[in-house]
Formats: sequence, C-alpha cells, structure tokens
Amino acid sequence: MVEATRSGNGSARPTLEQVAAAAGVSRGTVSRVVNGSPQVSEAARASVLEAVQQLGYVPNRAARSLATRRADSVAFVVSEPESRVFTEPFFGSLLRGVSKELSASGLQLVLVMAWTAREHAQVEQYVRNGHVDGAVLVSVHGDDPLPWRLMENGTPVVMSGRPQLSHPSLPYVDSDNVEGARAATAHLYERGRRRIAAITGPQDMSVGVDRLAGYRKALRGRRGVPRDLCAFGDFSQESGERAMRQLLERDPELDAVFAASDMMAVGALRALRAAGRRVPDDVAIIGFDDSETARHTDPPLTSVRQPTELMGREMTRMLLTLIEGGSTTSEPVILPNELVLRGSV
Amino acid sequence: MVEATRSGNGSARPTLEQVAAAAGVSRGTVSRVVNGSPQVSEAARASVLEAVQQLGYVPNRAARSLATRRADSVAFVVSEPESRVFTEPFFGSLLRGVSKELSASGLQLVLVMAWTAREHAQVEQYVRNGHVDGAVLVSVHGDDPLPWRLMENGTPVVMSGRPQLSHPSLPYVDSDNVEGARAATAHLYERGRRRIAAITGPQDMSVGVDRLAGYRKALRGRRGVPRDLCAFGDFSQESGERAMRQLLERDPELDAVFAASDMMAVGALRALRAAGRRVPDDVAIIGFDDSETARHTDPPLTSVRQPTELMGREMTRMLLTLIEGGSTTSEPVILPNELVLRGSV
DNA sequence: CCTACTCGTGAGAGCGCTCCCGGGCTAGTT
DNA sequence: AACTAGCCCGGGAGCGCTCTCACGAGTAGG
Repeated sequence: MVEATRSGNGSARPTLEQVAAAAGVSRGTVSRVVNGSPQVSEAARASVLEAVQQLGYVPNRAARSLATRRADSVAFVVSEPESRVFTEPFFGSLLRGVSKELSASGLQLVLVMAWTAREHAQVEQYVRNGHVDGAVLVSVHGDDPLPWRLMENGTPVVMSGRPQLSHPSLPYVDSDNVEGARAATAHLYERGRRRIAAITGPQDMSVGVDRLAGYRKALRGRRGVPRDLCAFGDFSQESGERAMRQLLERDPELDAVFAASDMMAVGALRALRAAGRRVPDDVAIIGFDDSETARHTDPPLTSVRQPTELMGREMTRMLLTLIEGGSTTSEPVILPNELVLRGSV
Repeated sequence: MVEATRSGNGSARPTLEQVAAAAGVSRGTVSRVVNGSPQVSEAARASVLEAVQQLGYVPNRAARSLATRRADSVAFVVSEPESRVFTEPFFGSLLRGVSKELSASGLQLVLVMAWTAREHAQVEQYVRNGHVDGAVLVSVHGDDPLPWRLMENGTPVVMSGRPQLSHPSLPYVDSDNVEGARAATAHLYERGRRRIAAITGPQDMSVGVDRLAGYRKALRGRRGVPRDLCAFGDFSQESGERAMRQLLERDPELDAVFAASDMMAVGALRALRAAGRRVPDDVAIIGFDDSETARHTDPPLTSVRQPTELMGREMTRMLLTLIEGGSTTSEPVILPNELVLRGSV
C-alpha cells in the first residue's frame, strides 16, 4: 500500500493493449492508427481515436525505442572548453531554432555539454552508443575529430559553422560571413569613409578567415583606399582594444573600422575614446554578431546580424533529412546576414 | 544488402546476453555487475567486467527504461514567453550547473522550451506523461499553475527563484536577494554616500520585492539618510534610464544609486551622463546580476553576482533527492550572493 | 465459377533489460 | 551427520511497443 502511494502518479498510464480492448480491435490496429498508417479502415480508426482520447493514451517512448531501435531524440552538443558559452546570445538563439524545429517532429532535444577532455570523450561515447539518432554540433574546434568520428560511426551529424579542415561533404550550416563583412565594409565606404581599417579574428577559424576576406573583397578595386590596414585579434575585448591602438599608430588618419566581432568593437571603442577620437564623427565603427552588448555601448554599435535562430532550424531540418535518409553527408547551407544600423557609423 | 549498408553503424551494439555468453555467466549476473549489486562473487565480477570491456558493452537505455519504468532523464523547462531568454548569462550558467551535476549521475538532460500558450500546454503534457523523472523549471511566471499541476501529478519539480504565491513546500533554489541588495547598499553607505537612491524591479516578482527590501534594510536606522528614494523599473534599460531621470528630478543631490538589475544600471548610467553627472565621482552606482554587460560599461559596473552555476547544481541535487525519495516537497535552498567591485563606486 | 489479388486485421515474436523466484553450494549450528 | 542459513547464480516472466506474416473477406479477371 505504501508502494502504491509511492508510485503515486495518479492513474497509471494506459497501454496499447488497453486502448485496443476499449476500441474492440487488436494491438496491431491501434499501433497502425497511432502511427498514421493508411492500412486501416475508417471505422476502426474512429473507434481507436475515440479510445485514445478517452483513456488519454500516450505511447511509451522507451517501448517504442526498444522496438524500433531508434532513440527518437537528437543531441545538441556544446563542446566548448571555455565557460562563456552561453553569455553569447548565439548559442541560445541557435538552441531555440533547433528546439522549435524539433518539437514539430516529436523528437527529444538532449543537451550535452562538455568542457573537460574527459567529458569530451564521454560525449563521443554517448553519441556513438546510439543514445540519439543524430547530433547538432556547435563550437567545434578546428582540430576536433569528433564530427568525423561520429560520421564514420554512421551517426548523422550537422555542424554550425564551416569547419576549417573542410572534410568533403561534412554537413554544416553557416551564415555568409564573407558577404556580411563585405556589406559592412562597403557600407562604411558608401558613407564616405576612405581609410577603413579592420580588426580581424583568429585566422585558424573559418569565421576569422571569411570575415577578413569579406573586408578585402569590399575594398578590392577601389582606388586610393588602403585595404591591408588590419590587425588581428582573438574576438575578445582586450584584443580589440590592443588592435585598435596598433591601427591608430599605423594610421592616425583612419576614419573607420570594421571589427570581426562586437566584443572587439567594444574594445576598439575604448581605445578610440582613450585616443580622443569621437565615434562616429571622427571614426565610424561596425561590429559583428549583433550581440546584446552592441545595443548598450555608447554610441550603440552598428553590427552584422546572423540569422541564428534560422540557422538552428536549418541545421535541424538537415539533420532530420539525414536521419530519415540514413545518410551522413549533405550539401552545406549558407544563410544571408543582415546589417543592423545604429549610431556608430 | 542495401539494407545492411543502410543501417550502417559499424558493429552492432552488444547486448547483455552476448556479454553473458562471453563471460560464461547468465544475463542476471551481468546485470548485477553492471548495476553494482554486491551479490556477486569476485571471480564472476572480474570476468564480466572483462567481457564488458572487450565487447564495448553499453546498456541500452530504452530497454532499461522499459523494464524499470523510469525515464532516467530530467527536463530543463524554460517557459519564457519572451525571446531574450538566453541573452542573459543566467540561464546558460544555470544550465551548466544542472548539466554538470546531472552527468555525474548518468541522467539525460532534456531541454524543453515553450513560448506560446500551446507549447506551454504541450510541455505540461510531456512532463506529466512520464517522459522524464523530474523537471527543473526556470523563469516561471507568478500565475503559472505549471509547477503545482506537475506536483499534483506526482512529478518531482524544482524551481529557480522563490515563487511569489508561495505554495507551501514548493521546492526551489534561490540566491539571497535581500542580503545581496542590503550588502550593495551598505557598501555604498560605507564608502561615504549618504543620499542613496534605488531603482527597483517590478513588485509582482519576488526578485523585485526582495531586492527592494534589502535596500531598505541597509538604510534602516541610519540617521539623516533618506530611504524611500526609489523609482520602479521593469529590469529593462529604458526603464532604468527613465527611473534615473525621475530620481534626479526628485533629489538632484543624490550621490549613489542601487539598481536592481545591470540593465537598469546601464540605463541609469546613460541618464547620469546626460545630466552631466560623473560616475563614480558625483554618483556611485551598483547593479545586480553581474552580467556580461557590466564588464563593458564605462566605467565598469560594480554588481551583485549570483552563484548561478551553483544554483543549477543545487537544483539538480534537490531534484535527484526528490526523485529517489519519491517525494515532491522539500525545504528551499538559499545561496549567498557576492559583491563584485568595479569602477562605478 | 475458380483463381489471383488486394486490403484490413489479428496474433506471435521479438527489442534488451530488470526483477524475482528458486536451486545449488558452502559454512555454521545443534 | 543432519539441518539451517546465507550467498551466488540461472533463467523465466514481463515492461509496451513494432513488425512481419498469415488469414479471411471482398473484388476483379479469366
């Protein structure tokens, strides 16, 4: 009796068998109805549906998984050694996209986070062991073999961002970093700026490379415009500040800066203020990521916004297609960015 | 043959049965070893362990769940109608704490997000249907019946933050908002400030109420100090700016502000600058949350930091205890905050 | 009118695990 | 020596579902 209380849970969940009994059909038929098979008469379907409704039947996930050998869930893997993962709205937004797209198809979203090397190995174990049908990988490092290991294993995987060592046909979704950077730089040019500097990200990451390429592309062919006025940062504020100081030293006359991340732009703002430059009067500046911070700087930062939620949705769609098709390779999807205009230009 | 290729997946995962065969024992014994039962001889244990190692055996989650009638997973439910959920580091940090604590006990973390009312209902369905053993609820609104509905259903639930309509024994973890606000205000006083204003949060949320209470508590009994110099905001930057303007109007002589959120503090900074006040020379200011933004304002913002990751861990620990004990009620846990000193004081 | 299908349905056989019962063995007790 | 008490261990039953196969009834074709 104590046990009965213990298990609590009000009414025990009805099983297929009970629904079948109530509807006056067999288990098989109920299963067919529940799974939307066309092979069932209207009469049977109706009475099953009624019984389902009445008993409040919900399929038991575990039993289904066991029988189908599918997990009916996908992993969202964050393999970030740094701790600041979620301070960036990027992840949250991506997650939201994934969540929305996934809930439509009834799959579970299992969140897996790994910081230490040991956890990293566990993640691989976990995914390889078929606990999930596929995985969305975010913030994977360049030399991380995880995606390929999983692909070899036959597990569908989709990454966010183009991997550096582009393995042929490794499925990924990315925003058009080249075009975003190009548009930002072009915007500065169109506003009449002529000495446009760049603070770029690390060149061992595709975002870093692409955003620099976009900057160069925008300035290519323009006469009398320096286009190698760039300093390198690591996306952090400090590095942006340092880079800005270097740039001011190299060219005190510069009148605009394209920063490959908002954080670096914030650092640049500080350096500019310290150097007595007014923004945007003396120097215009554009960042990248459209982070929360961009809205609160002084002046507010014009920035390139990535369609993060959409990226999440696309990744999920791609993953579901892979899972369904039993494949592990796919053409990448590149989504357009958007320039958000604020006071810094 | 095509099928064989399709299913891919390299080597099929070994089952208990196969491990048993390899180890020369029965299924039961392998199960006992895997689950750490003491009722097994050293010899048997050793040979099972060896077989497990060799075959790379990992228990099938679905089968286990089916047999034990447990889900071996908990849900992290974000029921936030707003879209800015993850722009605040709070959630990410909480999530990390939950993830860390959970991975130690081998449970899955299922992320469930709900924005629309319909999704809200689905979440309830989902959790009630026993897909998870328990749930961590964050950012629940005051009038949201979700936690109680789940509790009635017998599902263990832990909330973040003290609920307003404090249902007796609804389990929650919170930081000590009263004490955090008190310490911040007291700090301002100790630094010699005497006209300390407050920008408080909405009074229909416990955080809003508590932080105001802390402010009042710090000033109680101090002679010649105004302690009702407060304006209300809604935690947003705009509301902070507005509140600050009101306060300056009411008392142009004020020399310090305690803001109940960093965002409001940022707004206040703007208003102060617009009014020609220097921070911290003329007016000192302290925020709350120690957000990413606090680090990037000018000057950097002194703020109260909540032990968010720890809160996540505590919530998880509490939840696991509830699950294990088959209970749904528990004493709340209140964790201390910390004042992070930066340039704004 | 018989054969050949098609279509809807029922039933059996698992999926891989845990739980529990009972048998065999050893050690301790009278 | 006989009996009991433990301790290990094996194996059956069953968790709730899907899937395959076979069967009966209807329909069309020869």
